Amino acid sequence: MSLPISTPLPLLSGAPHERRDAARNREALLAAARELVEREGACAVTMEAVAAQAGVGKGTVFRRFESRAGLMIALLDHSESEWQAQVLGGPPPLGPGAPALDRLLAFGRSRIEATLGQRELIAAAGGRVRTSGAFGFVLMHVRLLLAEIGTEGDLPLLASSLVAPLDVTVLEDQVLGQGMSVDRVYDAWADLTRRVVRR
Amino acid sequence: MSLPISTPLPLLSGAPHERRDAARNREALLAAARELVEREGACAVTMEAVAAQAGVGKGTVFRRFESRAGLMIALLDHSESEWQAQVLGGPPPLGPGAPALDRLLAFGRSRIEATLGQRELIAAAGGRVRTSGAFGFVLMHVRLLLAEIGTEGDLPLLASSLVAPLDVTVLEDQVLGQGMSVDRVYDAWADLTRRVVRR
DNA sequence: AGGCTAAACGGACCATGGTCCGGTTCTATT
DNA sequence: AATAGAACCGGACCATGGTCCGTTTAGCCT
Repeated sequence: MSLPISTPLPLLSGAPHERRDAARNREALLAAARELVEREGACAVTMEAVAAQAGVGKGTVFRRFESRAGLMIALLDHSESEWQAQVLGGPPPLGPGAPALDRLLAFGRSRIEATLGQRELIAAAGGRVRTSGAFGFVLMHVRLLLAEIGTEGDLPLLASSLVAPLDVTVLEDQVLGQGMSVDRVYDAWADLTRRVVRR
Repeated sequence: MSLPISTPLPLLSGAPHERRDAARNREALLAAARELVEREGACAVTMEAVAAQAGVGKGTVFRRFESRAGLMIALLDHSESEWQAQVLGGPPPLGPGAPALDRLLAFGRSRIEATLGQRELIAAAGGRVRTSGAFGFVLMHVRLLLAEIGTEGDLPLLASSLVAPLDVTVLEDQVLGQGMSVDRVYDAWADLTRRVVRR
């Protein structure tokens, strides 16, 4: 029952010990998927195609990413991290340093654009986005900004209500389906937000 | 170029001439699906199972309902119509006769409950609900109420923003996932709504 | 009634997400 | 270096949504 002192603590490393070949395959698969997505669009990203392109078996894809939705989320991870970095440490008004309301409005604009920009992947990820860390971050961010503004009420749910209209399905319907302009959608969201935070 | 005077106008009959066997099969399929859904839950409603239960070929199910989502929407049609009737002609405050704000709040409560009550079917219908007539009705109703209240702004989008947080995926996550009570979710929505309409 | 045509039918067939398990390979331990 | 066993791999296999097309049938017209 002795603790081997040489074992490095997991610290914050995401994967709690992934074998080297496994890690290599993960990278190969991500690269393959990225290539497929840019060459033929997200809907061409079939699990078998990714496996073939990466030169591994289909089972491996599933072991690494659990499901198609999981793979999509992994693909989104990069851009999502970048976006989070902008929010957390980028220039105002999206990043810190601006008044909270300005940050909130900038957040909305940025989210609309980011979501529409990646709509294929996000849609392909389906409902699973909700359980992804990225989504939690968004919710938390809005909630904190609302608190900073001094908004009263059930902040978690209020935040959720502000985020809900930014869902891919909603935006796709409005912009692609109904032909509304992004500006108009954003203006309406900003209006909504101002009404919500107005004291 | 003579108009045959004996041809009855289509009037408002939904199906523009469905053959009798086709109509019979549609009913049989709906009945089969309903039985399956109540006996084993919505996820047991597989297209082949429905076909078998109704005693027809699989192709028929697809010809009648286009897709699994279409079948689900057809299954929802009944309860949806009933709900619309309540809104259009039922007792206040959900139905006409109450102040518009009261009607709006009653709408929210009712929608939350209806949605959660049918969550399995709605979820199984997927994004297709958005294009169903029922969804359009909801949007229109909220929009009209907002107008009646005298709310200013981009009413179509404001309505959409109020409806978005009532989406199945959102409600499921909050109530089932996070364990929030329906009352709490409703209170937050009512709060949101009051802020939006507040002049 | 008989015949003609558009519509409906059925079920084989395909594509794809997801599961499983026997065999292989990495890595820690001695 | 040898060893043990956990982790990983591949690809056959399954389930199910969706398509297709040769065959059947309802409904109309003469």
